[in-house]
Amino acid sequence: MKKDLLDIHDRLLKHFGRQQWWPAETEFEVIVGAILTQNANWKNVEKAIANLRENNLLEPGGIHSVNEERLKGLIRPAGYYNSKARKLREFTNFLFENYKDLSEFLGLPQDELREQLLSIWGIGPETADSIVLYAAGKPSFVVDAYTKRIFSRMGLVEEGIEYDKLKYFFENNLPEDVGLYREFHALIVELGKNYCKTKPLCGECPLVSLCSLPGR
DNA sequence: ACCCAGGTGGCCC
DNA sequence: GGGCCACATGGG
Repeated sequence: MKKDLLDIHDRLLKHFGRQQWWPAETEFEVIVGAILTQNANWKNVEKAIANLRENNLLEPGGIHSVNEERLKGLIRPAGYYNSKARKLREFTNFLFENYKDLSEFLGLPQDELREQLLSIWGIGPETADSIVLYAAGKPSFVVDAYTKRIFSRMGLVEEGIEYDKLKYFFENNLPEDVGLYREFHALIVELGKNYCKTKPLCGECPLVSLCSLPGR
């Protein structure tokens, strides 16, 4: 199985090339992006992040002190702006109530960091793992809707598998490597966007020969 | 006019 | 524990 997952990773890498995720300049920008991209198109998130950058708000203190209505207006293109404004604020509130700064927080041991993140309102397992992997640089595999769809369609895991189970399926069958986890997740998203959609485009998919989609 | 996008929390049974 | 639902914008 270890070989199977690495083989899948290698095929995707060959087909799509290096993705170099996460697309952000700072750790805090990763966190903001991870929250804003919840069930949203990344293009829209980029607009919201550009708005925050132009207003010098891409730092914890900025989000913490900016007027709420102004924040909502700036992140509006990312959708769900009412709840996402609250989520951003819940994060910075938590940060400043419990830690000196972002580096101290991200420096926590991996399991403790993940647990702390999950205790914050608005941060679920995928957002937490994205932050642990791409902001803190610790080996926590990120699972998203594409991952679930692709690997259940391939017949490697049961349909409707729980988040943590799928996460540990990857972590137990891959070498523990931050670079590998980062690239693999990004490649899975790329595959999902291009081929493994609700209506699959199997003919062109780089994984067709491995897939057990019904009718194939 | 639909359908979808790098989820999460709330509420019900 | 599982099954719905609201949340909202912009692009195909």
